Amino acid sequence: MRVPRAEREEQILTAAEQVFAERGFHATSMDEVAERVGVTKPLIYDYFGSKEGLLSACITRARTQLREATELSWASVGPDAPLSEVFEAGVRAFFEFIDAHATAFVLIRQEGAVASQANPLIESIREEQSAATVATFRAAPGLGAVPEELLEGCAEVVIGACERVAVWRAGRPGIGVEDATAIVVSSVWGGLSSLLTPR
Amino acid sequence: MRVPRAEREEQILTAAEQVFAERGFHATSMDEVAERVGVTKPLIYDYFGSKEGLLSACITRARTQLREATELSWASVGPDAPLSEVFEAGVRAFFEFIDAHATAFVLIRQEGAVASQANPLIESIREEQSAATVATFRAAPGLGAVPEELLEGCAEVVIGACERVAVWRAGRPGIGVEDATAIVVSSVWGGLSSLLTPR
DNA sequence: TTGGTAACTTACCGATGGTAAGTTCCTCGT
DNA sequence: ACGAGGAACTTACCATCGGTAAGTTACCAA
Repeated sequence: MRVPRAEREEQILTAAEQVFAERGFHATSMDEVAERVGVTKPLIYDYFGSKEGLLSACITRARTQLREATELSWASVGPDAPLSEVFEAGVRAFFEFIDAHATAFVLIRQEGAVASQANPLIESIREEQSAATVATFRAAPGLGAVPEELLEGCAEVVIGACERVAVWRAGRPGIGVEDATAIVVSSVWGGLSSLLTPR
Repeated sequence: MRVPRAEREEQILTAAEQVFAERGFHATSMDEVAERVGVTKPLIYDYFGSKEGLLSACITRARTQLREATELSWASVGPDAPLSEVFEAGVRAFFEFIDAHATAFVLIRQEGAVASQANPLIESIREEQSAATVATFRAAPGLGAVPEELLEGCAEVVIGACERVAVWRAGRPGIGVEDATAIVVSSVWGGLSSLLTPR
């Protein structure tokens, strides 16, 4: 069946996400992805250029979805809520997203394999996420003049903490979303708040 | 020239670390690694089993070196120093190690590519690092009865924060070791200390 | 000397990433 | 209505490279 490009690309990305997540990058064959979609290999190459390009596109989509989920949670908590609440809502949204999109997160963890020498696409999407977090900090009421670099560094700390706790939690079914949220928020919030609102 | 196995393995690991770091896993050919060592491919397969096995071994070595570097710094700060100092020394040692072993860190970031479905070797070495951090927390003077899970979670937060800040810093030459250390310590220490020593 | 084993090579296969050259079908301008 | 053009898609193919089988050479111990 003939299908417009945008739609076909979505189908391919969805299939590739599954195969990459369950087999890993190396063990995934382009023919298998193509077969699942009901298409042949050269079409995928026409649309995504290479195997790494396909993985890049998958990761980009996953990271974008993740960012949108957290931004949505920030919006839902209200524009002038205290920073602590906004912060907690974002962390919780992160873990909820991971629970709901396990394959996407497996993919995100593989980005080291493809971003070896500064893949610009991956790098830019990464920076988008950091920038969104920084913007949230900046929008907080009662925030003094904090240097940009410090703010960026804090955003990286939060994101890094969330990602690593998510990996750790994958092997421990006993740790729920709320537990994970509590661990990140309570370890990071104290230092963060005193940094961001110097008394 | 004929060389005993242990020595050859080290040579191969060193060469592989360089090639993996500069080309990435996919673009690295076993023949190139072999050629750099002055050996042929089947020998590498005899010693490491597969391409992924070789990467696993590289990552294992890199992570072990990293862990040893941080443990050394903990020892050098004295056995009954306050936790804050031990903590800061460990974080600083982490960033110093990354600066001195750039290729090793590029490698560590690629572990997602190979640890897709619970590579036991990688997983165990990861847990060693967490366990070492947990043990350091445990050894702190005046630490109350903190549940094990919380302690583990905190360790993951710290490690995740360090790793991500290291990646972020790679693109920003202006951020020195001390800046990075300050960012991690000040964002995490406040919350951590009040968690670990409930007043 | 010789048996055994550790270190290493030559020669090969098959899978798979990647491509060239089409073919079919829809659309749009005249 | 109809042909040009391009988008969607296929067949058939190549070349590289991960992996292996079967050997060969050097060392060492009895």
